[in-house]
Amino acid sequence: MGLEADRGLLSRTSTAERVAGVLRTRIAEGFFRPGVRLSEQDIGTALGVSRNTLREAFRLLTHERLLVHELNRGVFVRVPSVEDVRDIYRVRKLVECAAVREVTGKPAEFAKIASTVEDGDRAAKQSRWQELGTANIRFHAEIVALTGSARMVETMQALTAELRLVFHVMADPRRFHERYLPRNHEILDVLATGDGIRTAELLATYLDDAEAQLVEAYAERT
Amino acid sequence: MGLEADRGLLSRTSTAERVAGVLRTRIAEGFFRPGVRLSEQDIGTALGVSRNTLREAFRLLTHERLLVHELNRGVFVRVPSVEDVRDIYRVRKLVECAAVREVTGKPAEFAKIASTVEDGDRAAKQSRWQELGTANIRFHAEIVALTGSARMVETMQALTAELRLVFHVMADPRRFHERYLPRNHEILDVLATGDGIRTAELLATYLDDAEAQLVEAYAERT
DNA sequence: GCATATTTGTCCGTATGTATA
DNA sequence: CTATACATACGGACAAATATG
Repeated sequence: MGLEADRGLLSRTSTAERVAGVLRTRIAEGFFRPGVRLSEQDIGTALGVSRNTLREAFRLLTHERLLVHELNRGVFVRVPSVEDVRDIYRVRKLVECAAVREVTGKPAEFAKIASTVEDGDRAAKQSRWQELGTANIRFHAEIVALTGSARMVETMQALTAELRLVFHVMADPRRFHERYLPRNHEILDVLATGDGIRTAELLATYLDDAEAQLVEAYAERT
Repeated sequence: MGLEADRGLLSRTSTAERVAGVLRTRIAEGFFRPGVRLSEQDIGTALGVSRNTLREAFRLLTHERLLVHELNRGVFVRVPSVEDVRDIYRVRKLVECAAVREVTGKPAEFAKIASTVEDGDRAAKQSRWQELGTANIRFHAEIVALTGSARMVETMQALTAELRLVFHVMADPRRFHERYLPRNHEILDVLATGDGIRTAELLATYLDDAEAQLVEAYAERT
């Protein structure tokens, strides 16, 4: 449902890819929560696609680590483990810190990041916590974009989608995102001075703190 | 062909995954060269699997960038562009340099890397250039493993598979790999002293040189 | 432990759309 | 422009595995 609209002749993507897109957003926004099974039958009829097509979509999302495929049991929305959280932050720290360390002063890029930080401010002021979360995520995505590598950006996008699963396991976006707002400002300021080394240090402790907070919250939950 | 053997009841992976594995190695070893089209019909009958299953395998490999999927035209073995080569090396430089920079002295890891370098020496002495190439690739994989991140290792593995496509576009493994042997030794030596910064610098110029050589060879070929 | 119902895994036939000779 | 070949997508079928009572 909501697929037929895109069904026009101008659609250049395959149905499987479109189905994957729908499921991806459903998962990202927490409609399909971590751990639930995605029935081929149910979703197939709900979206009006055949089982074969749906399975192709499942494969795509499985490869993105959003679903897990248990043989002869079906696909489930992934439930990231604590070790997954640690691994995700290991990657983030390595990539994001390296990205800012060798930064070459590109004013246009900085302006874009600055506006993202401001978006976060505005969202926080209006108590729109969901929005604050996405602004925060975009902040980090733009840091990755400083590398100038399309592959790096894509890889980290997938990692972020995974991270969203972690957030959904424990919810409460305010508690998690609000405290990082002032630090976003600080990092951006130092970055703008061109001191990559110092920025990298700030980012490292930032990410260490975030990881510790998530790991702790995770331990409580289970 | 070669699939029936694994067809037993004890196989815990799906057929699609096994098919993907077969195709992956076929592509890696250059049996399917960059640019050729992979017919659903032909390969399906050759491997004795249905088109549905084969399409699932294609999706997997497309997501790994080994195949490109042109809508209603079929799948082709990817032909990486020069820009792809640049992007691949941007990622390698960022990740590998970061990996060695913060290295904590783990003797066991160093020993493993050392033996890989020696494997390369031996292969070169015996003029086994293909082997030299894989030893070289493993050398870098082990550097990435120093990060301790499963995701990072997996991501870089996929990147290496892509890089193999680049090699197949222009072949001649000797010319490309031989010259880096002494530098592998040098890097390993400095790494063992614990000087991560200096190792990172060496690796950076190493990778810059390799990239330049590939880009140049690419320009000639087309 | 067993029998049954459900769901997945795999394959096939076919209608439609798209690209190309 | 027509014809051919092929990919796309659907629906149905059956075996195999799993879950449920």
